[in-house]
This record gives sequence, C-alpha cells and structure tokens, in this order.
Amino acid sequence: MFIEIDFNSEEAFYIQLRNQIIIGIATNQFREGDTLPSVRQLAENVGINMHTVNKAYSVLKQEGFIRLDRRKGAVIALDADKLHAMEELEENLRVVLARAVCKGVAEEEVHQMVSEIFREMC
Amino acid sequence: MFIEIDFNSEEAFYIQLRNQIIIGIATNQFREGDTLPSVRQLAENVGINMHTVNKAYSVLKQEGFIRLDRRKGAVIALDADKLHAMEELEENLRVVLARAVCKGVAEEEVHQMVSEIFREMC
Amino acid sequence: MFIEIDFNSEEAFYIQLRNQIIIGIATNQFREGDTLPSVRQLAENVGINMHTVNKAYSVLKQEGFIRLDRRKGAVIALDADKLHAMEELEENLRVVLARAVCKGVAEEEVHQMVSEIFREMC
Amino acid sequence: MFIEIDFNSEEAFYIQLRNQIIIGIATNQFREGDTLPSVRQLAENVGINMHTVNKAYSVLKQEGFIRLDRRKGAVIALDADKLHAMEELEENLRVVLARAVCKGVAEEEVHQMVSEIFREMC
DNA sequence: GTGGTCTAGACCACT
DNA sequence: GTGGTCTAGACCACA
Repeated sequence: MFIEIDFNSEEAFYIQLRNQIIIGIATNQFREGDTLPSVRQLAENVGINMHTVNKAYSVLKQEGFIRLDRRKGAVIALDADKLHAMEELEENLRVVLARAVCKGVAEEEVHQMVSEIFREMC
Repeated sequence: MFIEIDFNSEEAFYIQLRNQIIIGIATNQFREGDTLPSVRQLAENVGINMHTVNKAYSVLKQEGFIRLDRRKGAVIALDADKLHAMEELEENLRVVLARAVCKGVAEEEVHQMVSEIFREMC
Repeated sequence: MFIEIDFNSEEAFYIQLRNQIIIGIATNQFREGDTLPSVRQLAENVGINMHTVNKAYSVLKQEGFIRLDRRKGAVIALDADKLHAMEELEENLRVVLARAVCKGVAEEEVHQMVSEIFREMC
Repeated sequence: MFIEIDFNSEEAFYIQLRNQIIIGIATNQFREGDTLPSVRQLAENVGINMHTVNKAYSVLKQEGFIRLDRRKGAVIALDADKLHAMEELEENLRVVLARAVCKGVAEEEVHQMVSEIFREMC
C-alpha cells in the first residue's frame, strides 16, 4: 500500500499517517493480523523522522486499531468497541455535515456520497 | 444559543468555538444576516481569552461562514462555494467513515445517522 | 513538594517522575485541582529534559491521575475507576508479595508494613 | 506449572518470565532444589527466543532465586537476605499502594487482598 | 510563556 | 535489527 505525506498540508504528519493507515484498513489493503512496516523503514520510505512514525503508531494503538507485539512490531488488531465508535462517528458527522449543510449540500447528496465511499471500502 | 467550551478537550478552543457556531448556523439558531456576539462579550461568557474568540471568527470568515463588518461585528454570511464544500465533505467523510467501518459500523447505520442529523438541522 | 531524580537508578526518568508524583498525591502533598509545574519549569528544577517531563505527564494523564487543561496545564484529577485500580493492585501485589515470601517475609510483617505506609498517606 | 507469555504486554518477556517463576516458587509449585526446564525447552514451550529465557534465568540468579548448575541447569536456591527483601518490599509497596490510594482503595481492602494472596501462596 | 510538533542523534534493552 | 529512552534545539499554535 502507498502511504504518502503531504508536506504542505496543515495536518500534522502523524495525523496524516494515522488517517491513511485507517483508510488502508477500511479498504482492506491492510487486514487484521497484518504487520505494519517498522518505524524506521516507514520513516525512510515516506521521508519523515522515525519518532513521528512512532507517534502515529502510538495513537493508532491507543485508538484501538493496532497492537504492538514485541516480536512482530505493529500488528493490525481492531478492538471492536462499536458503541464508542458510534458515539465518535456521530460527533464527527455532526460537525462535518453542518459545514456541508451551510454551503447548500442536500441530504440526498450526502447519502450518495456515503454509498460511494462504502463501495470503495468493504 | 449555548456555546460551551470543554477545557479538557484535545481540540483547541478556537476550533471548538468554530464548530459550535457552524452547527448553530446549520441548525438555524443563527441565520444569514444575524450578528454574532462581540468578541469581548463571547470571550467573557464562555470564559476564554478575547484573542481566542478573535481567532475563531477569523477562521470562520476565511472559510466563508461570516463576514466581519466594522459596525455590526461578525455577521453570518455564507459563501455558497458548493463545489469546494463537496470536495471538503468527501475528504472528511472518507476519514470519518473509515474509522467507523474499521470498528464494525454498517453502511445502513451510517445512513440512518445521517438522516437523523439532517432532521435536527434544516 | 520535592521531586528528585536518581540518575543512577535503573528506572527510566519518566517512571521515577510518575511514581513520585503519584506518591505526592497519595500523601496529600498534591491535592485534587492543584496544578503541577509546567514541563519546562519542572525539567529545569530536576535537571532533565523537557520532553522527558512531558512523557511523564502523558502517562499520568493516560493512567487517570491528571488532566491536561489548555489554560492551567497539568491539573491533578483522579478518575475513580476503582474496579480497574483493584485489579491492577492485585496483579502488582501478587508479584511484589511473591518476591517477599520467597525471601522469608511473613504475612504479619507485610500487614504491619501496609499499615505503616497507610499512616504516612491519608 | 504453566508459564505463559503475553506477547502484547508492555512488560518485557524476560520480566514476565521472571515474575511467573517467582510466583511459582512462592506458591510452592517450584521448591528449593527443584530444577527449572532447560533454556531451550522453556523457550520452545512458551514460544520465545532462547536468549530471552537465558536473560530471565540470569536475573533470577542475580536476584537470589536460583543458582545455575553446570550439570543440572537452573536450580531453585533462595538466598534468604531478608533484610534486603524487606527494603525492596517497602519500596515496591509504597508505589503500588500510592496508586491504589489515589483511586480510592481503602486500607482494609488492601489488608484483605494481602491475606487472600497469602492464602494462595504458602 | 505554554505545550505540541518535528527533527536528529545517541545509547541501550530486547528479540 | 527493533523499539524505548533520553537529550537537544527549533518552530509554531495557542492562550
């Protein structure tokens, strides 16, 4: 899977990294049990510092997307705390949709977009 | 409208402020042409620094939700750059939905949640 | 309160720092709502790097001893997840007592030591 | 006796191994003079590297729980340096109890837990 | 002035 | 060779 950092983005590198890995999992490019590259290796590949990758991995662990195995490194492992995920989703959606609504996006358009994104995933 | 800051949140105060105001607009608590409270007044009400409110207003202006009028202060004024809004929405949704999908949330559940949020707005 | 780092200890600086702060809370030298020194200030006082103090604070937050307030910095705030605390305690005690038992320490001696330590605290 | 490694634990494998063996001794599953499995065998059983088992045994020796015999391998042999054990115990207890006290555990509960653990041992 | 982020380099513990 | 720890210095966002 390709992971790329946008060096001009506002978003912190470790957040970009985190998001791309999560999208990678959602699109089945990474599967439960797969191993992520070592911090050093990924850092070199994308051209950022080892410690920044480390931070991304720590966050992913804390958010329940990976676990850190001393032998294998970072392994995809989803804690299925769906209740918490639903709450988080709702809070996120509320903000994201509010922005869109203000700019005139219609409910139907959102539903279409959701369907489209789901087609890419799964 | 109630605006409240979570002082322990990870999110910067000015981002919390911005988000709540945008939700306020989407839920019609603020309408096109309405005036937001003065920087000083809002700062005092929610218990944060004037500079922070100022920053929130600047961001809102830059993102096309308000205009700053010398006499009236901050006035709700939506630039309806829908194309840009759609692109932004898609990018945001992609990350937000990926997180949910990983934790086992189903497409149907997302559609329901979207509908529910739209019911609260409009 | 005095916080001191033993530069010859096996234990990581940030763990020493964490432990001393926890003991400080247990002995009422820090009370709920008190503010810890800023990372820079504490780092200078004890003679270690700012980032190391930061790490200690992060761990304390994650373990539910402090919360990070953007205005006030690190504030003593105990999440009273007693159930989890009891489990953790039992696991810790099991190891600590096993070591003592092997070396001939008697149950009565442990009870006395526990009582003594509780007298220092509270 | 069952020895099991938690590959996702924060704790180093050799520390986990050491702790479990010490608990094994305290609970009389290993007795003075008994022989521990060979490094190679134990490594294979629990699924870790020989070097790691070796390290655990070295630490156990250094801490006075076993001696390493050329012919018999690792033999349970407790140096009863009780004074040192008491000091170590106190230091450990101070931290462990402080954590518990902060989360609202009462002295009485600790005494009960100590008694319970002692019942399992001996 | 504060913490957050990023980089960088070094050493060590662990596997 | 891997991650963990520590140090250090720089810049920025935030309050």
